[in-house]
Amino acid sequence: MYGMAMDTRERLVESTRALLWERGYVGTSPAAILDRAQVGQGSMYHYFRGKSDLAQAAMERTADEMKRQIAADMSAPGTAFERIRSYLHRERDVLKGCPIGRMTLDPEVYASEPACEPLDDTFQWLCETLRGVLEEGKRDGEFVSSLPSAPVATALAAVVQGGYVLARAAHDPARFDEAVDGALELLAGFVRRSHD
Amino acid sequence: MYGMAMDTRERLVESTRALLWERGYVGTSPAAILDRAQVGQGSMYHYFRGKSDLAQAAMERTADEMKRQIAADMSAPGTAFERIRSYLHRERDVLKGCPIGRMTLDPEVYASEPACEPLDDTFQWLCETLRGVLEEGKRDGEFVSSLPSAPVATALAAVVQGGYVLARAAHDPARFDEAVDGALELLAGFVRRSHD
DNA sequence: GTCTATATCATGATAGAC
DNA sequence: GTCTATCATGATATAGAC
Repeated sequence: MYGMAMDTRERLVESTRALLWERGYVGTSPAAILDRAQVGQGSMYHYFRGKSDLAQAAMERTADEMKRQIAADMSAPGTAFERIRSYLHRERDVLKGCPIGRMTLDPEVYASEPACEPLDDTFQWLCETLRGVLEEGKRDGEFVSSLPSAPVATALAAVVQGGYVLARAAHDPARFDEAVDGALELLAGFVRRSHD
Repeated sequence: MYGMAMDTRERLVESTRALLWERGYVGTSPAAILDRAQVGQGSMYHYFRGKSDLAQAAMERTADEMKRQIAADMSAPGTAFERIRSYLHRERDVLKGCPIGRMTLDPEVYASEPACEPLDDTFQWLCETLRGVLEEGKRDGEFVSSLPSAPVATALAAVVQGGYVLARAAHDPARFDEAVDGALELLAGFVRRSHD
């Protein structure tokens, strides 16, 4: 499989993923997709019903890939706190923003039930995963038992999404890191002084 | 002034503000602006040089209004923690998202130096304001002195922006409230047990 | 399967009448 | 100042050749 040249359909999906990330749905034209994929117009309408159908396939793949990435970050060895830090501080192309999060702001995506499904699913899954790690930490005596894992998990997911926004406003990835550091400092307040 | 009918220029700016909020810059056409403002095409090009010039005026006004709103939230009576909660839990049209934050994701806005200026300015100002309130709380003995106010201020600003994203993904404003509650619970860990 | 017309409509801006 | 043509361009989809 590896090293195999991408076939036409594949190039269309990858081209669309890149453009949706950069420009969103309303900002991406079929012509730009075809140009980037080096594919003629006919091919797109052969494999897909149109722009929205192609975008759906692209978003579903992006959602799947993001879940894989998060799972990898969070299943690294180490304490619960370290695993969460590992996710929050993973190397990112911060100024490009989140390929999933940015789609939620697109008016046409927001209005489409099937288009929102992978986005909602990804964030539900992320929050649930973070909550699981926090719960593990509580069970292992790493975090104090009063840590409210569900809202804190949601807050952590929000800090990542909001960190992208602050960084883009300033054209400075350091704003993302600062937000994440602030969240980790707050979370560190719930780490037990001494494990038994 | 009050009760005065909006003049043409004013209607154009307000119409643009509403549409930028709903659809972003690339998703908003001059025709839609004119239609909503009930204004003819000629008027727009009389008062403004074009779409981008009008959008600039609209974003600057939105930024100004947001800063006024935040200042009002955060200068309410009460402890530092209460003032921060008052900002975070202010009544919002959560599913519409943040009119400033959403613009940062727009590719054309992001690429334009003057367009980004009011966005960057607003978030800088917000983080600085939050940091000031946290510092006050430390000075008054409300927060423990180890609270790192700058990164925590950035994290709080990020939670708000990210809360909008999570809420829109789920079409459920409760996700915003959950994120904000998580952040407040974390912050509460830094409130001194007993003030002197 | 992939390509090149082609059709239709929207976009963003201009010109010129009133 | 405001309006209604008008224009060049691009967006989205279809048709039909190869």
